[in-house]
Amino acid sequence: MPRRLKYLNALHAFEAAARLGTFTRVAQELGVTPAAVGQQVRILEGYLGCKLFKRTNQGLQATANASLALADLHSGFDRLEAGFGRLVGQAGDNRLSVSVAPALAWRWLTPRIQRLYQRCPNIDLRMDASLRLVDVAGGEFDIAVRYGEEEPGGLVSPVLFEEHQLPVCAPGLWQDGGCSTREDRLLNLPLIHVESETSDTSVSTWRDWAAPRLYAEDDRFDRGPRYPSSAMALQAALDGQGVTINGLVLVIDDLVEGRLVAPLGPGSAVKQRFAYRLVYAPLRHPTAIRTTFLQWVNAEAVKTKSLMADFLSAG
Amino acid sequence: MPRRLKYLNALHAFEAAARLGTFTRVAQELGVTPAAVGQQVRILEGYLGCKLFKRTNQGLQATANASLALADLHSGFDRLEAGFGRLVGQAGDNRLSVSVAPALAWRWLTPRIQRLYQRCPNIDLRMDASLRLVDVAGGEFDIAVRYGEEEPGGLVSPVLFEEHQLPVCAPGLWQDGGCSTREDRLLNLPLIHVESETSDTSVSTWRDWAAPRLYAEDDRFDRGPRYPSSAMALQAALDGQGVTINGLVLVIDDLVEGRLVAPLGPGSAVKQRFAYRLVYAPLRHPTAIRTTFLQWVNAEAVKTKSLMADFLSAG
DNA sequence: TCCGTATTAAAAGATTTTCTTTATACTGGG
DNA sequence: CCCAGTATAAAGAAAATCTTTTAATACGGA
Repeated sequence: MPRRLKYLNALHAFEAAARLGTFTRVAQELGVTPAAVGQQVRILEGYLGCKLFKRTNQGLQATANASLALADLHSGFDRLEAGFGRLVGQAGDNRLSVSVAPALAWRWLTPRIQRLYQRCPNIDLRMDASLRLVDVAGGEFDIAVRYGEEEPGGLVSPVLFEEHQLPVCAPGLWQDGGCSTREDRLLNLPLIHVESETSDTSVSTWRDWAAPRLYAEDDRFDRGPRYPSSAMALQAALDGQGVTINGLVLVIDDLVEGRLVAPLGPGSAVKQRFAYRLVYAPLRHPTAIRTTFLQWVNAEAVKTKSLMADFLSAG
Repeated sequence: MPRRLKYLNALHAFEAAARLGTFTRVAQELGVTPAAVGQQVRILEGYLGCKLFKRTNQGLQATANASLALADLHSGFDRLEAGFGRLVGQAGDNRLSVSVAPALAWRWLTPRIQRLYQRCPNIDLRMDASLRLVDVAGGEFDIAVRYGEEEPGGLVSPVLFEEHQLPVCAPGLWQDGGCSTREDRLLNLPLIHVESETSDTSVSTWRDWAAPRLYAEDDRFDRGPRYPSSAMALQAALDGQGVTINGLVLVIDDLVEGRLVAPLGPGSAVKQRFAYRLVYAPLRHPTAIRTTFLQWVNAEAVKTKSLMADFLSAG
């Protein structure tokens, strides 16, 4: 019995639309525009000669006829996904080289990487966490996560996170200081500075942070310990040695879980011109492992962005 | 859990290739060229980074990795086919108008139409079995089955059957006639003639048939009953009234099942310039019911063509 | 009530994918 | 040994798909 299955993509769009309720959500899931989804569904409707959805401006309602087919379609695509996953999971070449800014690797990627291994157990990840600017365009690395501006030269570099810098310290350090202002109390704590040997303009100094503020000229900004990297400064802050200016991405988990506090609140976060970007070459035929990694890292980023947005808006 | 399923068509090609064993057979099933199938599979292999088949020049053997995914893929596509069939089966507008040459409708289509209804129970088939040349291009009918030449004017008209004309009669009429030649015995039987009022050049006369033969001038070719259509002539032959020249398509089932015999054997079949053709407009977006009908009629034709080829080659 | 936001619809054009065409190479069987 | 059947490759052609833009409609809140 020959099988002749046309309109596979239209069928997929239809199935997703029935599941998600609006073309817009389907479009997000499929990574296309809502118009494209609508077209696919309408093609299918034209082929069948009948409507599949009752359209409201609030969403979609599958017609009775359509509903009868949905169970099969749902489970069919589920099976397909399982089979596809199995195929991907046992693929031969699962090597992927990724270069990540050290601080992000340590504070953000490492705590999450386990979920990637769960999702893709046989991934052969070659991670490089150094400041070295690896050559992605030349193929030295498949993917880089860099803190900077848009990448030139045939690479794409979508923003993974916007970054904000703000003062943070261990909760034990920030006791109720009576009637003095919060700014004054801050300046009386040890301020942890980052002084990298290479003049790294992407790291904020205390004075950078204070520049737009009235008390920027206070001498006390120069006091406190020096560390050669923001990662070490952050570790020092976690150990209660003082207050550090650090990236919100790097500290958001600590803030949420109470290992750090932001003495001056969310209002003290200064949005940076630079951002964390994924950098990679746009291939016509990306490999499965690359796609899996990019999807995973984006999915994780969505969660973190949500946490950061909550922090910035509420406190 | 968002589902993101790419390469659906490549996956389908892979599944079919594992099922059928060669790209060539997949290509037949999918209605494309073998090269296209190979490309799809290679795209998938490139994405996964590993081979899916061990290629031999005798066919394909799925690799161990690939085999693990096949069960899910098979059942997944089966489900999809079921769901799709359910969708088609309950589609709203299942009207299809088909115009068929009367003789073919009576002798070939009618005995088979039941299988179409089994396959597509709610088809709303409007069949017209008349000699009238309906207007397919203008949309009066969706599909026509005509005996003739290629259709001009924006329509496609693929050949459904080549046609051969040959003398046939009831088996009881053709007794062993001793030592006289078969041609002589034939001419001593009643010859059934077709004389349509409209001068229909597509119907062979006895003299047309005999033209390339030595005995074409025999006076006995004019003897025998006259009928206004080949369908009636055929009915008369079935009733044992005499020998008729008729189309092989129209009598092949009777020959196979012994209701008719071909006195002069398969060598007496004369290939006709005209052929039975499906005539329809090539639409970008054909409807499900139209596609179903065309697939069904082609599938039935394949069987009949096989019978006719057997008859013509062997006897 | 009116406006802002969410939805679907439709058409045109661009892009990307897919398919065909054509030619080549390999392998087993007659 | 050659033939029939298979896969491969690269190019261009064809077709499907997606985006963009514009419009229309309905809902909820101010």
